Amino acid sequence: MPTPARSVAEPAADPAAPSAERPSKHEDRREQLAESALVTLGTLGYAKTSLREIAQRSPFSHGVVHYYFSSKEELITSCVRHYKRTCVTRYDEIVASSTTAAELQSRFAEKLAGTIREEGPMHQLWYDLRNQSMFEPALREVVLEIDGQLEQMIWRVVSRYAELAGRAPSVDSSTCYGMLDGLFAQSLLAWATGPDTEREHVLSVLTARVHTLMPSLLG
Amino acid sequence: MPTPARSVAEPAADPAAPSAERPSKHEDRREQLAESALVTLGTLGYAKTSLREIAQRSPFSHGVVHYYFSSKEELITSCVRHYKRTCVTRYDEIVASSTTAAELQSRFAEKLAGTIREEGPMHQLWYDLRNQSMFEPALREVVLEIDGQLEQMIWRVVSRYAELAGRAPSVDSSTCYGMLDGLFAQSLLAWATGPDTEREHVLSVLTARVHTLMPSLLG
DNA sequence: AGATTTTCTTGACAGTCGTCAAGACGTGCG
DNA sequence: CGCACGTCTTGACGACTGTCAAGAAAATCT
Repeated sequence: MPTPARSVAEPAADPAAPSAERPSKHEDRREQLAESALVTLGTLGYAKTSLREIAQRSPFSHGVVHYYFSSKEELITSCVRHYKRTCVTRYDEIVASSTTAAELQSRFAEKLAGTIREEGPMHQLWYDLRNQSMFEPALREVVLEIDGQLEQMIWRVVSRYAELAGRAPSVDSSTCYGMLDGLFAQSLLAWATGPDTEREHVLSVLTARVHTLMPSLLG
Repeated sequence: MPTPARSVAEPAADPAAPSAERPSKHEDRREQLAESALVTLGTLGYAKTSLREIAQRSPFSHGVVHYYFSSKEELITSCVRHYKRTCVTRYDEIVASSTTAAELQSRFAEKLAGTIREEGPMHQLWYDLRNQSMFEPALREVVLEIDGQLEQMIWRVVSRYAELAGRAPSVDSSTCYGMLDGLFAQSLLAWATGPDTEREHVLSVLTARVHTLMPSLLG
């Protein structure tokens, strides 16, 4: 019998590598397809992304998707987890190596803007999926999980910022995340829908706003 | 010749009412369909809403849509403008009739939560469409227009709030909107995806957060 | 009343979607 | 080599989409 798509994603019994050699071919291909899917989703949006489009932007044909994934739903959630792995620690290096509150604030604000510049479509996808989860229960679990991790990521920044400033945060983790995320999403929208000539300006405005907001997060 | 769908929406030359009688039948039906479309869109989301679904939740059959609207795109943008008309002045009565800063703050925070409770799906739709505008240029114009009006609506609240407090706002209009919108969207997400038993709690948390945020908007 | 126009339904079209089955290609084992 | 297995392509299916045309039904006018 052939080896149909696997359900979850653990390196357990892999049909291609009985000797547990390396990142088994299977897992490799899965990630390759997930990568291709991420790019397509980020460009076209969740609503207009078909499996054929995803495959067309990969070295494979449309049928192969169902060889590695049991359904579109599994591919999408696999993608999102793949994306998560690379993104929820984005500011940890800054948190770890900054030595003053001012430095942390500066580098954080700068990186926040930079991540829009360099990974805009990926963030568009994230907000798209987060919204879709309000209509599609299948997405809720993975979305809420990542949302929680993003909140923790922001909280690591803010609490370290407070520590370096010798003060205590004046608002809780969730509120911090809500406000910063609001400003971020607002800038992303302007960045994505505005003219190219305005893009850098939008980012510098975001940086400035983060600079004015952060001090007010301390008690 | 039959009278095919009209393009924009002005009470100009209406084929059904040559004598300019009342909200011409044409306009009535258009609004009726727009209303049905809004409900469907709010329930199913933009991605999964078809013209047949919209018609099925109205007293008409699917073919009638193209009699009143030239395309799906025109129906959608018509809907959104219809929605806008009823929503961008939502807090104006509170702004006009509150006599102290504390009263304005309380009533605003309460209404903010109440509008999720009473029109949750409609807000879900708004965030959905706003996100789609990042992928679909056809939505950008109407989305940016409404977004600007929402910002102004919030600014009317905040600047009146400052005035009543005898102080000046410490942040600009756009930043206010970004932060409050972030908190609002966060609560909406929790409200929409969480269990029914948590809904009221989510709303009271939002109210509390608005109460802590607003004073910090004053200089 | 009949004639005419407006309104609405029905059914079809070309296209796309997720899914799956049948088989071709390639590689490594016995 | 031949055979078996993992991999991938091709082509098809039923369902669904936006769009439109033809005509039935209803309203209006003369």
